[in-house]
Formats: sequence, C-alpha cells, structure tokens
Amino acid sequence: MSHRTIHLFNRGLRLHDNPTLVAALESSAAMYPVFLLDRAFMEGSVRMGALRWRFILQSLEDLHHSLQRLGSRLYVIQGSHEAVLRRLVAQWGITQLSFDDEVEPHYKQLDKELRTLASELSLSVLSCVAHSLYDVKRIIKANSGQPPLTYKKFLRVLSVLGEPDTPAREITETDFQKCPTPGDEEGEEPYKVPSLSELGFEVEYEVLWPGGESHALKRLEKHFQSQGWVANFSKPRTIPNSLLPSTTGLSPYLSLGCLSVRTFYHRLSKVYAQSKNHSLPPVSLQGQVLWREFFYTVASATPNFTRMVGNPICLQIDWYEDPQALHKWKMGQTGFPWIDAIMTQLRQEGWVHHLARHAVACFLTRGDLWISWEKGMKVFEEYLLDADYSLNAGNWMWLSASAFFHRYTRIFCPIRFGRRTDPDGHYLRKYLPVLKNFPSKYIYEPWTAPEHVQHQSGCIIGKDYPLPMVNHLEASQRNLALMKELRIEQENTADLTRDMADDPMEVGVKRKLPEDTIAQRDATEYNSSVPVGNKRCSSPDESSWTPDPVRLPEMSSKVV
DNA sequence: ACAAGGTTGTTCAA
DNA sequence: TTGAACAACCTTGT
Repeated sequence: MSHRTIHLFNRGLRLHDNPTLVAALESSAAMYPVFLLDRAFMEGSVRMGALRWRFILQSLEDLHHSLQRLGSRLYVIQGSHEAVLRRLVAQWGITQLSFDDEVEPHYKQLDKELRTLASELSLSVLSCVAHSLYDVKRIIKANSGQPPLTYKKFLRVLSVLGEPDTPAREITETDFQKCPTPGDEEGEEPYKVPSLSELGFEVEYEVLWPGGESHALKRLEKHFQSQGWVANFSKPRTIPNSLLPSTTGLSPYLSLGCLSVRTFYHRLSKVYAQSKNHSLPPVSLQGQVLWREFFYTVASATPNFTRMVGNPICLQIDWYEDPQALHKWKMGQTGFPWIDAIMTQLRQEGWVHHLARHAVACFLTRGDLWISWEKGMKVFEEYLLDADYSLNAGNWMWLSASAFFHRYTRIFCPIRFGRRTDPDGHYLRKYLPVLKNFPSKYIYEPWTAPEHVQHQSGCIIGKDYPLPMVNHLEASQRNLALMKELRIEQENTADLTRDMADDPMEVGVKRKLPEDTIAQRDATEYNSSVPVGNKRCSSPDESSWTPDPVRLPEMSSKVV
C-alpha cells in the first residue's frame, strides 16, 4: 500500500526513535511532515508563557532543518486541526494520517476527532506509542485494571512486563528518497515557523535552554561522557541551588519529545551493564524516567487528575482563596529569599531543580500559604519548559500531601533548606541581586539583620526587599494542625458512613474525638478560618522572627 | 488488629 | 561532613 501521508507532529519533535514516522514512511509514496500550530488546542489545556513558546518554536526550527538535511522539510501551519486538515487532504491528495499515540485527555480528545475526520474522509490512520517507555494501558492491565498508586508497586508491575521496547531505527536520506516530500505550489513562505513576536510574545531573558532535538542529543552525549556520574546518580544528593543544573537538565527535551525516553533509558541500561555498583530506582537516572512513567500511568486512569474536585485520589482540602498572596509567591515577593530566588529563576529561565520545586510548592500549599496546589500547578505550567500534564499535577499533589505522599508533618523550612547546600547564598545573590551585598549570616533571613547591616548592604528590608509575608513557624504549625483536623474529620465521616450502614440510631454515640485531638481543635479553631497572612505575630519562642509587629505592613494581605 | 513500608526532613552528636 | 534518633502519618498486606 503506497499512501500519501501527513505525519502530524504534536510532541515527539524528533527524528530519532520515531516509530510512527518510520512506519508512515515505509507505508507511503509521499510524506508531508506537518506541525499544526493550533493555538486553541495548545492553549486550551495549558497556559503557556513566552519561554515555553520560544522553546517550542526553536524545536520546530530544529526539526525543520533536520528534515531538510534528509531532503524533506517541515510544514508549519496555523489554524484548527479540522479546518487545516480538510484543506490539505484535498490539496495534497492525502490518503493517510499518522501521529503518535498519547494518553492525556486533551490528546485523547484530539485523537478521537482526528479519527472521526479520517473516517469521514476515508483516510487510513497510523499511530504508535512513542512518548512513554511503555503503553501505559498495558501497565494498568497487568495490574488488574487499576493504576498502581505507589512507586514500588509500579516497579513490581513493570518487572512482569519486562524491558521497554528498544528505539525505532534511524531515519535516513534513503527513506525520503523512496518517499519524498513534495513541494507546495505556494512555496516556502506560508509554511515557515512563525517568530515569537508573530505569536504575540516577547522574552527579555537570554536563551539558556535552546529547544530542539539537536540540543537534546548534544546534552545527552555530554552527560554520557561521564559514565561514572551517570551510573552513580542519586537524585536526593543533587544540589537544588547550584548555579548550573546539578541534574541532567534533559526534562524540557523529554517533555516535548525532542529526546526519546526510550533512547535515554536504553543508553542508561548500557552504562549500568558496564558498572559494578550503579544506583537504582527510585534515585537513579532510570528511576527518574520511571517516575515519569508512573505519573503517566496513574494520570491516564484517574478522572480529573489535574483537579482536586472529582479526583478520587486527591485529598479534598478547603484551601484559602488569596490572590494577593498567590501573586507574591509567583512574583518572588514572599520575603523569603530562598523562595523568591527559586521563583525568579523559574520565571527567567523556565527551569529549576526538582528539590527547589519542592520548596516553593510546599511553601505555597501545606507549608505556609495554604493555597491550592492547582494554583501553583498553573504557574508552573506557564513557566516551566518541562511542565507536563501528568507530572506537574502528580508532583503538586505529592508536595501538598493531597495524594501519594502523606507525611505532612515534614514541612520544608524556607530558611534552613536552602542554607544547607549553599550557606553563603551564592544562588540567592544571583537571582536576587538586591541582596547581593548581604552578609551570609543574614541572607536567608534578611529581616533579622540589624539596621546598620541593612544600610551597609544597601538593602533595607521592608523597602528594597519585602518583609516576610508570613511567620513561617506559626503558619506551618497552624497548617499542620489544619491538616490533622481535616483528616480527623474525614475519618469521622467515614465512621459515620460505616455506622449508618450498621445502625442508624447509634450514629451520634460512636463518633469520637481523642482528647489530645480536642485540645488541638480548640487551639486551632480561631485560626482555621483566618487567612495565613492576617495572623498576628505572637509566638514567643520564635528566634528568627522580627520582634517588631509595627514593621509588618506586608502581613495584612487580605483584609485591608 | 497490627506491622511494614513509603524517592528526597530536622537536629544533634561524633 | 555523616549518621543516628526522632518522627503531630496513611495505606497496604498479612
């Protein structure tokens, strides 16, 4: 069968390990590689900022050049999938559509629409799994229809399935000689990759993460030169505030499919085979891509995975609505340099270390601000080059102790956590230049610096840099109590339901609160309805908190 | 009913 | 620096 095929790139912006494109080439006499820049579709599911758009456009340019080197090209077309495809199918005499199989809801919806259209236009459809190591449906099937909800269990299921498929064969010039890409009568111009400004975006920050398969492969090779580092990689030991990424920095490329996860995985297997004591999941590099797979699997089988309401695995929490506090967090104006530096790096560069993400996520949700993880997830979606439907939501639920992770008493301290690995605050000085002359002693909690030190450093706290928006010790303890209370309530609700089933008359009697719990409730009752920012500062044993409540205009963020 | 296990805390002593 | 103690929990497996 010799088709005239449109290969639709969505993610999977690469030529290496591209099983769908290989199969399409082998079954066709003419191949049109197309990227359909359908903004309604792309922006319908996530809110992408300029950094992310820049990364995508660069990746498209790169893909276009790689295809050109093989005698082909990339057609980039703006418009809705349906309208554009109807036109092109007629114009180019298309008989087949090919695109990668995907699992996320918006892609599944698109998949459905494309198949409907294909059926109407009598087109063949060709689709392979290329974005994940496994077909996640297989994983769920192997776990008797349920997604495994812990990583260990997930690994156990995988061990039954065996190793993931090896990468697809390389695509060469010969493929495009046998199956050439015809030109279009309208020439090159209408099909070029648009510029960022044509899309209405502007970025003032330099490119630290150039998009595209070539850069992905270069980065991959660079890391594999240090085989020992690759083999012994242990995630928790990497440093969140190093000035250059202490991890591989491959996530943006994996996210957009500029790098194939299978290629990465099997390259790692080779290194491990030659190494005596390589690290293992969950902390190893392979462990990292398996985490990715884990979240893809759970997300694919969980309704409303990116939301709290209607999400069966997500703890239902009455988070505060506090747009001003959220805005301070997003803009790096919390008054905690460690938090603000991370958020600044995020907005400027589009990437921060995983543990840094933990720190700011914990701070926003269960740690300090008690703001919904969905809000934070959306901010990450806007800026993070590697933001991904399943991973982003999964990690936010994790960090907010809404799902997967439950030991909510482990709250990151926004002062000590960063100081451990960067006591002199080089990272803070880089991203918050206003603090660059502060002595190391005070830089993680600059509000504790005596006035003359602030003067000498050229930075007055409360004027040049904000006072901390919350008292961390108080806020975290209050939130912890809220979390405890919440869980007790849910337990009682469960009891109640059970009792009702047993004997409706006994309901009131069997509900119980342990005595210490009652004490907790009393102690926290006053706070439970008060936004974090409004709580006055009263903790007596607070060593690092500013003693002067008059100097806290930043505190009252809600009721003014 | 109860123990074990869960990617990645904090503190303090050597 | 590293390691042990402490650890305001929840789910799963026996």
